[in-house]
Formats: sequence, structure tokens, C-alpha cells
Amino acid sequence: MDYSSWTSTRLDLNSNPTGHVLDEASNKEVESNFIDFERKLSVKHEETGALMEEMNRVNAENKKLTEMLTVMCENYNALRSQLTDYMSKNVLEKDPSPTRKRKSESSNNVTGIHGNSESSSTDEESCKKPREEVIKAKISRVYVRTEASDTSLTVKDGYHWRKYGQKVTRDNPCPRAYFKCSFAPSCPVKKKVQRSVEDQSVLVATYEGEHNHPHSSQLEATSGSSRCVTLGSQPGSASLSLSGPTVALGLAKSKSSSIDTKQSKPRIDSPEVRKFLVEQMASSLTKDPNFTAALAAAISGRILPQNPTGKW
DNA sequence: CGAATTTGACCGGCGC
DNA sequence: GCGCCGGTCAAATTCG
Repeated sequence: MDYSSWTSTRLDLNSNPTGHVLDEASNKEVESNFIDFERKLSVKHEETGALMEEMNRVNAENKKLTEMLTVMCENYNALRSQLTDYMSKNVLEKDPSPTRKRKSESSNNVTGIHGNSESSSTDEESCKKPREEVIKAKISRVYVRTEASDTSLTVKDGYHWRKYGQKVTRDNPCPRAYFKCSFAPSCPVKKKVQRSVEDQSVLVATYEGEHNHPHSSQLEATSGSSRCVTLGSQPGSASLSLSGPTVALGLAKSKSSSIDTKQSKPRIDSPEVRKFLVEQMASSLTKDPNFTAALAAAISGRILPQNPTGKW
């Protein structure tokens, strides 16, 4: 895949954290192809041959668009990671915190630059104490923009959390809230939520560990409709997150937009098409970390021109 | 009344 | 060894 052709798209993604506009645009492109296709189906039967040819072309184009959409979502995901990293880096640069004494803290911040849960976990494990190596907690950081008036330290990510503590930390006047995943009793995942020092409308959620149970919202959507519709169960709070739900939210939105337009063309809203898109996205997002890593590397080289090697 | 949240106490790691 | 600090516990309180 030629990533260089995605430069402008990625910039758009960057300015639209929900990815919603982009998904919508892609879907409309797909829709327009289907509109075109269906119109031609209604024409005289003498043109069947040409139509078949056209259909093949449109199918191929659809497939290509689907792949593009998948890549865009991957790009978006990687971009968000990069943005997260960048924000962390900015915080570090502006507040080097020379008064900090704790080694683990500073090393944690350094790894925060890498942001990506994969890299942070490996980096951290290499320099942290053995106790944490045993635990091997996968750490990821998520930035969530909230309303400034919203004082609750809640990040709606689809899981069910039980708050077990709150503490005011030294480097941030805003209290940090501690949550455990309460959806499954044996789930070891913990979450820390604290407002960003730099921008108090941004919540920083730090996840430790991996859920050993399905996404709670997936379970709620047991029958019928696509799981992805419920995956984006973050009404109004999440604008930035590192995991799939926001991408799915974008899909859901583009779905609703297609419903709006389907007044004239109901069949465009074909379940197969959306199902295929959803499956493509899901499989790409979940099954190919190497691809994501490669994308992140490619994107990082473009986002930061002062770092042309793409190294971090 | 049970579940969820709050909050002060406690514990353990780390730096001096 | 002591004090600081982040993280956790658990009793008290609030909420539905």
C-alpha cells in the first residue's frame, strides 16, 4: 500500500478527531457508486453486458474503497496514538518536573511519549522493577475531551468500572480517580483517570492490564444489529480514544447519514456492504498489529518533519 | 436495602 | 531509618 497518497487524508483526520467526517465521505463515495450501479440496473436489458462490466468495475472499486476505508481507520488510529504521544511530550517539555524524585514516575513519563500500549509495555518492562514484569500489565493511555463544566472523572468506554479510590497527586492539583473493572469479578484491569494539567477539559485515562472478558456493550448487543453500533457507546464524552469504539462511532454516524440519504435509495443501505466494511475494519484493527505499527512508523515520519527518519 | 461512591487510613517503594 | 508519595483498603455515606 502506498501510504504517501494518504497525506492530505491524514491531515483531515487530525483535525477531525472523531473520524466521522472522513468515514462519511468514504461511505458517500461507496453510496454514490451504488446509486450509479442501481440506476443502471433499472435501464433496458439490452445493456446487460455493459452493466455487468460496470458492475464488476464498481465492485472492484468498492473493494478498493473498502480497503481504503480500512487503511484510513488504521491511519486514524495511529494518528491518535501519535497525537497522544505528542501531547504527552508537550506536557513533559513544558513541565519537566525537576522536583520529581520517584524514578518510576519519570520513566513512566518517558514511556508515555511512545504512547502506544505495545511499545510502552515493552519499554516499561525493560526498565521497571521485576514485580511489574511478573504482572506484565499492558498499559495504555487515553485522552478524552470533556465539557469544562463536567467535574466527574468518568470516561465512558463501554466497560463497567468501580471506583475504589481518589487521590490528589503531587504533579497535578486535580484529583486522580482509581477504577477497577467490575464487569467481570476476575478482570484485572485497572484505570486511572485524571485531568490534564495543561488542559483541564481533557481527561487522561490510564489503563493497566487487559480485559479477560468481552466488551460489556458487545454483550448487551446480543442479537440482531451490528455490534459496532453499540461499540460507540460514548454519548458526548469521548472525542479521543486509542481503542476501537470511536472508530465504530464514526461508522455508526456515517450509517445514520446513509439512512438519511436512503430516502431516495433504500437499498444502498445494504447490510452486506456495511457488514463487510465492519468486518474488514475489525479484522484489520485487531489482527494485524504489525500493520498498525508500520502505519504508525510511516505516519510519524510525516507528522514530524523535523524527524525525517521516523524514529522516536 | 443493596450497590456505588467517598474519603481517611494504611502500606510499600523510593530517594535522601 | 525517615519522610514523601502513589496506590489500595475499607468503613462511612449517598443514591436509586
